[in-house]
Amino acid sequence: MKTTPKPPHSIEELMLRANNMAGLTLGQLADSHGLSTPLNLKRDKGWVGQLIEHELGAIAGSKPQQDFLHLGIELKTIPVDSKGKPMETTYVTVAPLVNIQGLTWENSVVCHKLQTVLWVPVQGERQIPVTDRKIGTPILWTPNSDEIALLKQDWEEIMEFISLGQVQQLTARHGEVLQLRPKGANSRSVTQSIAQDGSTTMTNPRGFYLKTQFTQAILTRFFGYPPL
DNA sequence: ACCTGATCATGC
DNA sequence: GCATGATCAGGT
Repeated sequence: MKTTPKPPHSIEELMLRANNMAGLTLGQLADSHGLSTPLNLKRDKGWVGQLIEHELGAIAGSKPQQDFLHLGIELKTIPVDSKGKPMETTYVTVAPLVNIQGLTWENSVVCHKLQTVLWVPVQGERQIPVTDRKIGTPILWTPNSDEIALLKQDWEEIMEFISLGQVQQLTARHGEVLQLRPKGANSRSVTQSIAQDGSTTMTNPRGFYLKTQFTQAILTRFFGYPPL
């Protein structure tokens, strides 16, 4: 059960590794890597994602690119309940708030990152000890035309608000499948943004997130039933 | 019960 | 601060 955190050379190799860890518990996987499993995720919110990244040999780093750039694939773990329903929204990327003139959906980071996503469902109910939570069957997803249309529409609407200096009026309620929410160390974090008069001002950093209804539809499209 | 805004850890 | 990985938790 030992693993080598080297980047997979092909999609087939990546999927083989992903399928081989399905059914294992987070504790088992952590043990195989000589890592200790936290009692809860309050202070380790990215632990599951990093564990899976390591197992699959994702390229480490904080670059705004796909996890497997050479394969064009982004990795996302997704917490699901006993019914296979996503328990949380899915973070995609930080939102650009300045220097966005000329930016199009096709050239956006959101579009690029969602070209192909390897979804790894993981039990997320807090009543289940982290070490006992099971990893589910992976899904290699590429948005269909309907999904792309929804994403593009939301992205363009959100970006228009931002370009018009209306980012402060945007809330998580905007968007059918893609929403904008705070994404920073805390509410005191600030970054540059466009003001209403076109000048530069400061506001809280924001990120793009996929709503649970959207990701649930993706899981249902592949399984039609719970993935665990 | 669900969702939105807030938050935690880490490496530059 | 920015970008990665996300989940927490109080209010509705």
